Amino acid sequence: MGFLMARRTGRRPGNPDTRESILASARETFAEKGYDGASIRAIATGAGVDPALVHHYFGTKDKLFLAAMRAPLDPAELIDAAADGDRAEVGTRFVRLFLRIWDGPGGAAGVALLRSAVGAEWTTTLFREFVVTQILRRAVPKLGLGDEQGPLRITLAASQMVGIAMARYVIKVEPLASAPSEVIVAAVGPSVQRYLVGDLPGVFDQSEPSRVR
Amino acid sequence: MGFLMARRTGRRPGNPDTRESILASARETFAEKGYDGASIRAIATGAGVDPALVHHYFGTKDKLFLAAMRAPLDPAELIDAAADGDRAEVGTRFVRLFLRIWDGPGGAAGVALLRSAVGAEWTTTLFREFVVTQILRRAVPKLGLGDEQGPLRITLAASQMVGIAMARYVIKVEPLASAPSEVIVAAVGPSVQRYLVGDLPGVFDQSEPSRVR
DNA sequence: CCAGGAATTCATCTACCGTTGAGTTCAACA
DNA sequence: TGTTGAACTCAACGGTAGATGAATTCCTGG
Repeated sequence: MGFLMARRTGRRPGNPDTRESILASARETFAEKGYDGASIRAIATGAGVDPALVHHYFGTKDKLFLAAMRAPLDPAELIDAAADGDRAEVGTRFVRLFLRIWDGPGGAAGVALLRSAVGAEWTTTLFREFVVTQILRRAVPKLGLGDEQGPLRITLAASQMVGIAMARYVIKVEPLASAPSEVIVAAVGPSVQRYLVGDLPGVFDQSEPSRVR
Repeated sequence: MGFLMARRTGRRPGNPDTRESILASARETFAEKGYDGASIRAIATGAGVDPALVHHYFGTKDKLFLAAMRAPLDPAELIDAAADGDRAEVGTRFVRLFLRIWDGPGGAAGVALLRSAVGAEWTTTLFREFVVTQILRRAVPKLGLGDEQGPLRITLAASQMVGIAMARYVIKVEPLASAPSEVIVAAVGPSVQRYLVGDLPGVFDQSEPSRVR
């Protein structure tokens, strides 16, 4: 029991890729099968390792799911990128960036999160917390919206994006699933624009912060 | 072996409510836990019967799920009711009827379907078929849309409604979850209106069927 | 060279799942 | 009243899930 406890001995991790390949297999399998349908055994097989190794690295299936969802879901840059620039095109810009991410390799993680978020109850509350803390609290001040109108505006826009994600990437209903992304940008952009900074007559009595149109 | 085979003998069903209480418990449990998370044992307990009785009535879990989803999901009347009337307000009218159904007791079945639709794969394809056959093929002629624009317009509107259902009834994110329905109608109605019969510049080069605006 | 500890695997435990089939109760007919 | 057949229960089977802990390999620091 040397008291130089700060120094660790023993084998340094020879294959740090193994942990990452487990995470990759987990993301893929969660996206395909959902949380319940994705078994640890299948994830381990997909990564070419023993199921017990998954537990060795991540403990429980819940923690594995959280670890798999952590990295690829940082909407901060998306919000920042969409918020910077002309306020009159923030909706279109946001939809374009959103589709670029989901059409890319990161989309699998999004599908996994969406699939699993509605499966069990604890993942649903997790997803709700994620939306509130990571999106609402970040986007409201970033877009200069008041605390009165802001949350409803953001959630309205978010509901439209969730709907697009569901229809295009999860349910895969045609012609939405294989439409060019710019078609969707042109169609949905104005709606998001109106939700975020446009007039919502009948929702708010005309107040100050938006005479964009 | 009398050849008057049309006549049945024996005990007439004494408790036809049992079957319905199983269906009710199934809808509730499916809505809470999703398809995988809802066990037949839990459904039976919720209905106060033996698990084997569920199989006696419905055969397999799949058939029970289909039976539980069948009745409350007939969008025909919703589509008909929304399509009849002034074309300039079809979007608002549709959103209003949609929310009326989901805010009512039938909403639990909708949540169950949505939760389960993304869980397993066969339920996803089932949901896709449901959307295509029950909504697309019905709504496109009913709204007088062409085969070129119609499907995309309908799926765009459907994506917005799915997003609202997810945000308001599944994820339950505030302030959308507890907002008065008329607020959502006022906010979302114009978007659906534009998707269905409005101009979509950049999506279709202006053709004939919509100078509603 | 040697000892320690991380990386990895094997066999196994416990629990719950959907499903089955035999058995029991009991109202309605002949 | 005796028979029928539906409503309903009990006990169990086979399968698979997540999780555990001991055993094995093998790099690495001393």
